Amino acid sequence: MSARKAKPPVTLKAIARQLQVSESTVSRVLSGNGKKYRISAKTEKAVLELARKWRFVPNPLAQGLRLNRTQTIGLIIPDISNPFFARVARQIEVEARQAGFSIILCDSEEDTSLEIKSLELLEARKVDGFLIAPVGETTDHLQEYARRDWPMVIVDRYLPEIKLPYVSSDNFKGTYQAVKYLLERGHRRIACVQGRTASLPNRERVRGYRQALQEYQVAIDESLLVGNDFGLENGYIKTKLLLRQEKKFTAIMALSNLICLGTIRALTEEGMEIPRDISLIGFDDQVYCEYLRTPVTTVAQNEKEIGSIATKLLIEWIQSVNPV
Amino acid sequence: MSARKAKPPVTLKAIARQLQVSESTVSRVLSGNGKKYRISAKTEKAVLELARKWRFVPNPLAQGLRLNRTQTIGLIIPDISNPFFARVARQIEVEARQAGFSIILCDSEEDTSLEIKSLELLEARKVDGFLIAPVGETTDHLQEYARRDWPMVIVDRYLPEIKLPYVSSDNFKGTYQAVKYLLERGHRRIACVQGRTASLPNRERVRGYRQALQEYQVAIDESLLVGNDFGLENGYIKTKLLLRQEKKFTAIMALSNLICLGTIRALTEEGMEIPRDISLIGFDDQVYCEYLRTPVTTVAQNEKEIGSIATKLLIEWIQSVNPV
DNA sequence: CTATTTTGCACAATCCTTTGTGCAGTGTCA
DNA sequence: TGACACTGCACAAAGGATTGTGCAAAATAG
Repeated sequence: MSARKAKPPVTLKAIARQLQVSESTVSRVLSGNGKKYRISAKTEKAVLELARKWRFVPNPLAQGLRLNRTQTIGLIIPDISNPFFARVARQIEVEARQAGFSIILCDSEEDTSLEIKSLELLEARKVDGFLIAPVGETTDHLQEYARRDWPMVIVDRYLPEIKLPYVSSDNFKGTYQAVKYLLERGHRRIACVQGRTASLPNRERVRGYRQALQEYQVAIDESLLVGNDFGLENGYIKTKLLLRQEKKFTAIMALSNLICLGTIRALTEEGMEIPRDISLIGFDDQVYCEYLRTPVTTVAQNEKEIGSIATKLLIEWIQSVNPV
Repeated sequence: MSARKAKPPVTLKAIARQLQVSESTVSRVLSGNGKKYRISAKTEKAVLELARKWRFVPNPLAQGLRLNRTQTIGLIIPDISNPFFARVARQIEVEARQAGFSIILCDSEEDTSLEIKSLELLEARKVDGFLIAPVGETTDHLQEYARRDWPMVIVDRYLPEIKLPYVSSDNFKGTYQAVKYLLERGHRRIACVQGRTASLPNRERVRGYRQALQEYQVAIDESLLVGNDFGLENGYIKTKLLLRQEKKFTAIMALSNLICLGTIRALTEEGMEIPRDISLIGFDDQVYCEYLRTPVTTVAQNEKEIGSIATKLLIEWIQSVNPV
């Protein structure tokens, strides 16, 4: 069938046989331990040359089996088609590749049970560690892996009860500055549509919102702080409800990119124009913002940096546990 | 260090020892070949129960080594942060997972040399097959893999000289209908900013453009057919140049989502409003379109379907080469 | 010229699973 | 009772790389 079966694979054994030496010798030379094991310069040269000529690449399955290390990272993302996560994922892939690691991608589809299955799958596949942006409904499964000392770094969303390294942008500062910007422009009644209330990023963003208002001596009207999900639906529905209540407001702070889109949709449907009738600030940097009907202001998150830092942290951890 | 090292792993051997049977017996039972090898019901039951109790999961490294099959697919994408590819990738992951395959993700960064490196890396990692959206500059490396009978399915971009299965939306029909739509609304001078001219999707899209114009007896002005890249830059620059030349036009057909964004930027900078001053139709479905300052019409590509079909094709191929 | 050290490498076990072969023990039939 | 079949499983090799140990031969010392 496949031509791959036809010609015998280039293995240590093949090289050893050809050169009339043992596999161990070949292995030691190729892993750079030639001198350490007193392989003669002549043998070393021969091995190196033949390996090059035959384009020898060690079989990672065999290596993994033997070394209990696969140079593989499991990446679990709630939705890779979310531009924010896609950009984070890209940087993770680039960074990991440069360090000699590959990425196995799992999309948890914003579903905790799939997140758990992904963890199990990746564990079974012997990944060296996890990068995960948790769905965030429950955390028992993450705690469990943390307890078992798996190298794992949390990205973006976080739940404070877990003791794991965590990388995201400065959520507090983001909303803090955004709301301050609105206040400076005279807004005093600023609504806020938030994401999953239990998540740390959301909590931090809300904290920034409160802090800014406080500094401007604006009493916080809890009826203007609504929402409980990072999705578009939440932004849409909560904005509709906000508009239907008696309390008035002149600006909206949307705590995610999707919420922001939902809010825009709702405002548009209600015939309100941004920023003529109302001001809107979103969260998460996106290419598209500048092309929006209204140039919506957005709090930038640096996905590249998030991805890069998270990956470096994880790889350092992996390598400290199981040195090369 | 790691707690994982502490407790011994659950292996066939461990189960065999506990039950005082041989590893082969355990293996046969667990792979469902109990009867075939005349394992007694009693033994079978005992094995099954202990495996369940101990949550035995076979080591995929050992399996891969033995079976020469890893249940892994290599996915190579020019830019995972491009929403179109991100959505395709998501569906691929979902579909592959359901068939028991995992995805190793490689981002070629729109760079052919990285694409080649990714192929080599994935081959070394013993993936069972490739899903690739090629950069498309050169194709020798792809030809090479095709020649070696690697299961490989091309997604989105394609170069006709390679004989490989190819999945994308109906590019011809997409622009054909879009341009017809413009013609029906009275446009006669329709510019077109195309993507990489060598790629099949682009050729098909251009063919649709020409066909529609022909059917309306509109002579094709080649100076209105510009561009050579799918990126934003190309859309931006070529639109600027179009606006600076003497030939006038009333509509632009942008042959990718990024080109479309670049075009919008250029038009905006030149103070032109869509659709007051000019009409614009883009390519690729995106959530954001409806939120754009101008509701730009877009030719939809069904990423879910593309991802799904490509994955199914590949897995069928893999399984026909190396049946389970 | 013998005793000791050093050189240069081979052997074999190990990681874990799969699978072809083979061998005791029990049962069947003539 | 002896030939034969069948039952139920064990043994061992294979797949590829790594690594501790050990053993000859060569080099050096005395």
